[in-house]
Amino acid sequence: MARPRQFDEAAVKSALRDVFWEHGYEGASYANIMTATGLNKGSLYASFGDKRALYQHAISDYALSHLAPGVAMLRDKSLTPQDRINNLMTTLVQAARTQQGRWGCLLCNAAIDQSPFDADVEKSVAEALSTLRKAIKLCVKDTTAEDKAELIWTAYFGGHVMVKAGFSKAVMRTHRAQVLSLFA
Amino acid sequence: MARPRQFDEAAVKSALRDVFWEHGYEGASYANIMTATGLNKGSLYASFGDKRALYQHAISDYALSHLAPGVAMLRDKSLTPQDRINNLMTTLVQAARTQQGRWGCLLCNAAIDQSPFDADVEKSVAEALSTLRKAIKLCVKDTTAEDKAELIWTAYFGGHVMVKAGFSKAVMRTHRAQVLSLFA
DNA sequence: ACGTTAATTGAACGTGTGGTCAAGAAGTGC
DNA sequence: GCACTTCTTGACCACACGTTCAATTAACGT
Repeated sequence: MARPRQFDEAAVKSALRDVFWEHGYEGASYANIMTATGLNKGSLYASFGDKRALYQHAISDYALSHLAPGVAMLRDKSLTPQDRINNLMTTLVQAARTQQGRWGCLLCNAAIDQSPFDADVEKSVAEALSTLRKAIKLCVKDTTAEDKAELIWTAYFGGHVMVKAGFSKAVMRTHRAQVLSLFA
Repeated sequence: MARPRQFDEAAVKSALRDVFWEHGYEGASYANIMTATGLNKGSLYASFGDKRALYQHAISDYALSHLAPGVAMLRDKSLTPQDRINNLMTTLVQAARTQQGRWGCLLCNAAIDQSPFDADVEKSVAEALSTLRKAIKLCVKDTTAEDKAELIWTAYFGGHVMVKAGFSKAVMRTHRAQVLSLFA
């Protein structure tokens, strides 16, 4: 070992995640990426690989930093299933019409602008989406919404589309209420 | 009036719609656009304006060619409300794992990759999405799903996300069944 | 038939893109 | 202190991008 890295790998990865999250794959230029990470191209290539590889890192980081906590919450037995789904849908209400909220969900964004064109992205995204699907399924098990897991699943991501489209918190509140009414 | 246009405007617009639908705004290059329309840059600029204008034309054409028929179907009183929603969700089943199906829904794609960056796109997309929302609302009026219009709305677009992500027809059939179970 | 007017062409432009590389900087181990 | 190894820097590359425009082509009105 000789000269050690001068950057915090975790910090760089989360910066990568944020740039791609905000701008999308094609929308994020190396100018953006360099500013966000504080590294220049050479270091990025040496440490992580090409742009597609950076994007993959962004997706994995998102899975750890944002998806995993959500999944854990959905499995939190100290909350009722209804409360857990309420929490999930509340994130949409909170996201509506806010700056970062309109970044949407990186998985959803990646599914739409890269899944059909990049097999690796397609695989990572499909796995992550499946993880959430299973978590919801487990959450609603033995409730009145037991047979509506996939519906809640798509409603959540459809909600993200609406947030991106710019719909209001009021709309997302209505949406949340309707999802929760499945437990009635 | 002197030399008339040598192309069919409607055909060019639907070609435009298809290119952007398949590749997204940034993913569609002028090379793609020229091949698809059969026109070269000069004519495109003279007839329609810059790339953003082309994209707007694509969105309007989609609204006419794809959204409007869907909305009409949702208002078709010769079908039961349940059958109409069934038709809507069946389009997702049919789209799954097919080439064009994975283009997804242009409105959904536009919402995700352009709405936050282009106010004109944001407006057109939001209007189109609102139109579908209203159509669904009207459709389910006086049924047991009366208070679940927004849920069906987001479930539909969330379904498109899943189709883009590459999920199977079987998954989309399950999803459809769950949506239809709202009428039980 | 001819002049006018508009549509079409394709080459050219500047810019920004993702990607590369040789030189320099900065630690490590002896 | 010195040699070695790794990381970092920033200039550089070829190319593709969206856009423009002068020249050419072709239909219309008279």
